[in-house]
Amino acid sequence: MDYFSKNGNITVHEPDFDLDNTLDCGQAFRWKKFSGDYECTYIGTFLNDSLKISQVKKGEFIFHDVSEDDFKNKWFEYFDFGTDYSELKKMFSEDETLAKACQYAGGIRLLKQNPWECLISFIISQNNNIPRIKGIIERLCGNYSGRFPNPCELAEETPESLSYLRSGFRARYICDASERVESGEIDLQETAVMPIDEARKNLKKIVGVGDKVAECVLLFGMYRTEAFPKDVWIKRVLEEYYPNGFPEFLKDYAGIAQQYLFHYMRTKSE
DNA sequence: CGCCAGGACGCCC
DNA sequence: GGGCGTCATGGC
Repeated sequence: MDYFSKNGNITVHEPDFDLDNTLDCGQAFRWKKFSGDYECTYIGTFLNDSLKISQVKKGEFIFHDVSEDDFKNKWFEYFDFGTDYSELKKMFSEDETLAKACQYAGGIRLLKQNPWECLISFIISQNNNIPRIKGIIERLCGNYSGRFPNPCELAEETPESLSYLRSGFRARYICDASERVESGEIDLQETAVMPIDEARKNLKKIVGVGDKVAECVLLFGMYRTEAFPKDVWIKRVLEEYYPNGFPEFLKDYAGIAQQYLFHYMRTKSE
């Protein structure tokens, strides 16, 4: 990966990166796609900074109106540019099915997102589809001038006051999570670095957080690459291609491998 | 219209 | 411990 700053923008060259693959593969729900002068452009927000990013062509990107400091201190981490995905994919490709998934969607990167936002987002995700998840989160953030509400703000809400989200039975789960985080009963920063089984147990104290949501929070919000969420798509892959279990040699990065498989299975026939 | 979705929970055995 | 009905909502 290399980059340079010019006219207030950052230009990035990174062959193992694709905006559609990374920003529309079900790990983040607040990136919006625009068409325009480039192959594609996305606008999104991480913490309090919004970003407009364009894919000029395969492997070349423009981070609009971003200083070199902001790029180094923030977006470099967020997009996990410190990790060599060609090495990861080389390892994944020793497995036949994963080799196909990497071939199909080799531009996926695991985003280093915010644990709190991931917790609420993946609570909303349960038994839900991606377009509707995006809609609920958009209505939520729309109620806070476009930013994601913090635990203090959400802890004041009730399932009834959240009815504008139209999140159904998940509203009370959002409230339970908010109360436990706001009260300090669950410290997400501490949870992020716990031994993983302890972290799982801790997250699952929240009503509405089971195995799947806990794994998603660990993987997408805490960069625990060994976490392995099993949704309906992954369960199909496991049944069909891994009847003897998922390869042991991948376990430290099973979550990232899982993301390639998820995107592959979900979109290959479209 | 019916089936499904990045599931969890309560109840049953 | 595993199996099953239920829970809102709306995309397709």
